Amino acid sequence: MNGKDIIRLGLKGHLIGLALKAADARKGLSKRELLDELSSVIAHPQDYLDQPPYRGLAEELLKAESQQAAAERSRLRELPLAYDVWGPELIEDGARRQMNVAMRLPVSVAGALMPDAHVGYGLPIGGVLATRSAVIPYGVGVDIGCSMMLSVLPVENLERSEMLRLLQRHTRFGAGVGWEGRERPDHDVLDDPAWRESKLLGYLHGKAAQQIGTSGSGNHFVEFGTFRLDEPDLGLEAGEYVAVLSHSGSRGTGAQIAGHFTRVAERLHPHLDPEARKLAWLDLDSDDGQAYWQAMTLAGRYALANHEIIHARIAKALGVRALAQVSNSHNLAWKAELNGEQVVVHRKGATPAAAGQLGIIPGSMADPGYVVRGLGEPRSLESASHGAGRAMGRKDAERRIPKADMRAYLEARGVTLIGGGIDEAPMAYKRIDDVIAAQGDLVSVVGQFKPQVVRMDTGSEDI
DNA sequence: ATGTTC
Repeated sequence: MNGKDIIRLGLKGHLIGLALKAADARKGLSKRELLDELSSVIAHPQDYLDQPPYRGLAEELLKAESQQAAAERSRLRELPLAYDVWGPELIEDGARRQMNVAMRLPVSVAGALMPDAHVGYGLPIGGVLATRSAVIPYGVGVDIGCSMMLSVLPVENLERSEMLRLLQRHTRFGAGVGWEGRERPDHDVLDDPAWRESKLLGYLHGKAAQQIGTSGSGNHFVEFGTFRLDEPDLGLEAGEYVAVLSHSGSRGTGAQIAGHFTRVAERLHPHLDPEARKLAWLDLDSDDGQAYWQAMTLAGRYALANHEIIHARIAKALGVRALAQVSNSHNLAWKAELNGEQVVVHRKGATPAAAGQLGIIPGSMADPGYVVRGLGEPRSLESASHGAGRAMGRKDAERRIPKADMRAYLEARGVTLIGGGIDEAPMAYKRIDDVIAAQGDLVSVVGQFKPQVVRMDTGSEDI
């Protein structure tokens, strides 16, 4: 009995040494008997776990088997599943490549790419992905529940200086920022029992309470502008109205949930192709999958509560109630039925657009945004773009866009800006009208919002 | 998008 005999049995690596050691302990047997016994151990290792000479080998064989099975479950398809792309001429190759990787995941069943698509972590921004009994934390993104809200207000001739004052007084921007002391608002979402149902959420409740009603940073904004309805809709007559539009998310709370569960998912898929590492998923039926789903849906409600507080503060300061309100989440996963099967639809920077469903697609700080109604297109998994989409990265924008050009762009459109930075310059975004035109089969336009006074976080480069 | 990681 030697190493070659063992290798002929199909064993590799450290298993060879373990088999030789076991064979040594059974040296009373003939070579034939020994080979038969080893073959039996290899075929049925679970039967040898309590037989001392073979125990170590049997354990290692079982471990190798389960690792191989795990690798098999993580193996990417050779080719991506087919998916539709809206406005392909508007989409950079990197976003296509990311979507192709997503469509090779063994859990993927369908997908689509929206015309505002650009590169993100894991799934591209503007990516829609349906999976079977799995949820991908980075298929939702860092800012879980990131969303839009529009309030149409019964006010006329609101002075620009008053808009400016209201935004200064009733919104808060910046990383880590919260309302202080007696200014801190309250909201039912903070009493949601889900906060007590996991250690992570219990820990995050304090941060959520501290930051509620704030706007954060990046592309988030609160703005006053005019909302134009060409036809009666939303319970309103056709006409031009004063409106408030906000883009906000789940702040630090959602970011920490996303970070935590992405790490859990990555640990659970050590064999996943490095290309798809950021697309690691959680089985929906597992404890981790259930915990993520619960935390994600809570973060979604929390994000909408942030908008509600922002809009309520402004309406209260004006002494009015909104005439109409529209809102939608564009970073979230939903359970849905696809071809008679239960699936999870991830929208990472995509507006839900079921037939008749209202949504908001903003342009940029100085370009119009649109209230839209979904057309229920199945090929887009009932989705549309979530905005114009970035045409250049933040660093690129800082290098390439002269401040004077941005100031001129704002001035030409009559937009007053509080905060903001070159990285959020309108020229760093795709043309919203091209993006809207590219999805005429996904949504119909209900009304147009034109920004007048915009507040954002201070960018890395002041303008 | 968040803010130095329960």
